[in-house]
Amino acid sequence: MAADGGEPGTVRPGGRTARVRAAVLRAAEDALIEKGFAGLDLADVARRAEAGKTTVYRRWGTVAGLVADLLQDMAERSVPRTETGSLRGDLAANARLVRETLADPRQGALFKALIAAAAGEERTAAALHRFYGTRIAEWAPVVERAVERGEVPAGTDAAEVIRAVSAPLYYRFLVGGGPLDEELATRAAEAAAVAARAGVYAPADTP
Amino acid sequence: MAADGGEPGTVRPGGRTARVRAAVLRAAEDALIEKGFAGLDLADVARRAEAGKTTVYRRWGTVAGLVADLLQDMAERSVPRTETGSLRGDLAANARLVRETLADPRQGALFKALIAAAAGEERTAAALHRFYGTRIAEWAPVVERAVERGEVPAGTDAAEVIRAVSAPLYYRFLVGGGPLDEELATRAAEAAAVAARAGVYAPADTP
DNA sequence: TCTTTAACGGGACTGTGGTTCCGTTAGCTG
DNA sequence: CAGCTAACGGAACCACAGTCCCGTTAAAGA
Repeated sequence: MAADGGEPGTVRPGGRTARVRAAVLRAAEDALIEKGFAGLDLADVARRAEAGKTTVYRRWGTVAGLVADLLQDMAERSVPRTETGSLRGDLAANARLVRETLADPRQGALFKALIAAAAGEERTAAALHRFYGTRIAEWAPVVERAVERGEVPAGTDAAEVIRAVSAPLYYRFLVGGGPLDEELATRAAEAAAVAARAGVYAPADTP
Repeated sequence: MAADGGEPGTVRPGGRTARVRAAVLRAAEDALIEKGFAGLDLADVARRAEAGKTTVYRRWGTVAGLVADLLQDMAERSVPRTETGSLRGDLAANARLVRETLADPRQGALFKALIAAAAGEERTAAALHRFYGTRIAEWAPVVERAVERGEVPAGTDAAEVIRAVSAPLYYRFLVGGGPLDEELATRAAEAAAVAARAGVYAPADTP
């Protein structure tokens, strides 16, 4: 009788509940990849996950809720980061990683669907921002190292430099169109490195 | 009996047909702004446009088709471009324009919806790419002038420089989250200018 | 101005995504 | 390991987006 406080799945999160959650998130991923965000219906997700339609609606309610949960799950899976000796090399490695992710048919389709979902729902957008926050934070240290080495000015906004590498790739991916080729990736890394060295991402730029 | 070849609206495009098209596109814009791409239904658009539901379904068929038509219509409305004396100034002006567009509640919501729509439909994506192709082409001359003035190396990819200005703004708008403030805009313009001057957007970079 | 027929639009119809009801299964606690 | 009940899941139900039918309106061309 004590108020359990909230959502289903919070009181008995183990065993079956966890299994169903994993199956549904996996199914949602597949469905998003195949049909895209617009073509997603929760009944189809339930079928793929071999779960009851009711269960999916009760636990996640809407497509937005399901996608938000999927994003949180994805954020927890960390991707290893390489480290070369120079800022340029590190940024190039990051650009290559991002390019490969977006160019991959499955991953690319998934990210497109996730971003489309976030464009329409504030809650999903927040989850997406958190996801990218963690991803960016994982790479920020390469810029901080560069600051320590004296390659770029002190006070440089590390996260912003990493974002500057991704930006042209996402721009072409979502907005401009055209192939996500390696040239674009190396160019993005170089542009970010050059700008960072010039102090564009440091606060007081005036000499 | 002669085969008219195609879509409704092509044989008698004047008068009523044109009026209905304009009203429907306007209504679609409003609906996209208010409800977003996911929440769009053609019956609602028809109601807003005071047109028959049948008409909308017959002429545009799907949400994707309607959005594609809207994008073509938008591409035809040209936006004036200012011109300062320096590349940095011109890019800053462009960045300011893009920032204001995306930060504006109505325009921003519209673009978000359009991009979300394009993420899920190849045909809509093609229309979106055409739209941005014209927008970018309108600004490319400022880079070409800079080449003539010797500010940036010959062979610099003008369109790519313009895209480099927009990229960080769109990245934050769609992916990363956070305020679309003026600092971001000026930073984007400066980074692009610095990189362009360094020859990042010119083919053979080796000295 | 008159004729032809393209295009519009009201209203009935249908398929399916989403909701509700209620019986069944299996986590958690003692 | 037994009882309590959270959480699952099948099936009937419902609302509404999208389709179809057919009469009405008004472009285009003579």
